[in-house]
Amino acid sequence: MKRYKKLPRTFYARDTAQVARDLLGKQLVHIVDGVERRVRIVEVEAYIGAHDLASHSSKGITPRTAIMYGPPGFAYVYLIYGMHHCMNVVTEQEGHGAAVLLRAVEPLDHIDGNTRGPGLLCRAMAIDKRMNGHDLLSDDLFIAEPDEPEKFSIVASPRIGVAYAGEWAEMHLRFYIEGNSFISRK
DNA sequence: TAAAGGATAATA
DNA sequence: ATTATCCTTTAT
Repeated sequence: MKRYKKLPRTFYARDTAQVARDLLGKQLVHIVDGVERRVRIVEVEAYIGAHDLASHSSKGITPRTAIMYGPPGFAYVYLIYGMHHCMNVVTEQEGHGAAVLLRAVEPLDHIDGNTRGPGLLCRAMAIDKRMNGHDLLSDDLFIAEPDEPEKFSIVASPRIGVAYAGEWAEMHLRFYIEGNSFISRK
């Protein structure tokens, strides 16, 4: 198996928007049955915390959102619209209720199908709600530094699918790699 | 552009 | 127990 430079817990325990930006270009790895699925993160969204109306955590702590209120560096996976999974990464200190949603990735290894969209990337990565609460410092699902540092520009825009969130829908908390052809929308 | 689909959380 | 809602995708 390849040697990875996993991101430390301290990486996630920072300002959510900052973590979101820093996640771009990183590699998400999911190893299942010896198959090493690997992708490059190209598009993310930040969900700042309980005061962010677009975030699930704005409803307070529920059985579902409890993961978001837990310690950073864990996966928050949920089912949306009854048929698709979305994966988030918990950020900030325990109790804050913030996370970064992975919206699109670029296939690197052992990936079939489309990865441009939260539901599609989870399908391609074989991630479902059984991965909810999974530690991203584990050996089968984690995020690592790329082999070589890359240079790219980051674009910020409003988040997708959160029109119900009032003024929070307008905030530029979606980030993606400029010019990358694997982002979910323009 | 609208339907699908299932879990979740609020209401009762 | 019932209902409204949802960080989307796919097919018409």
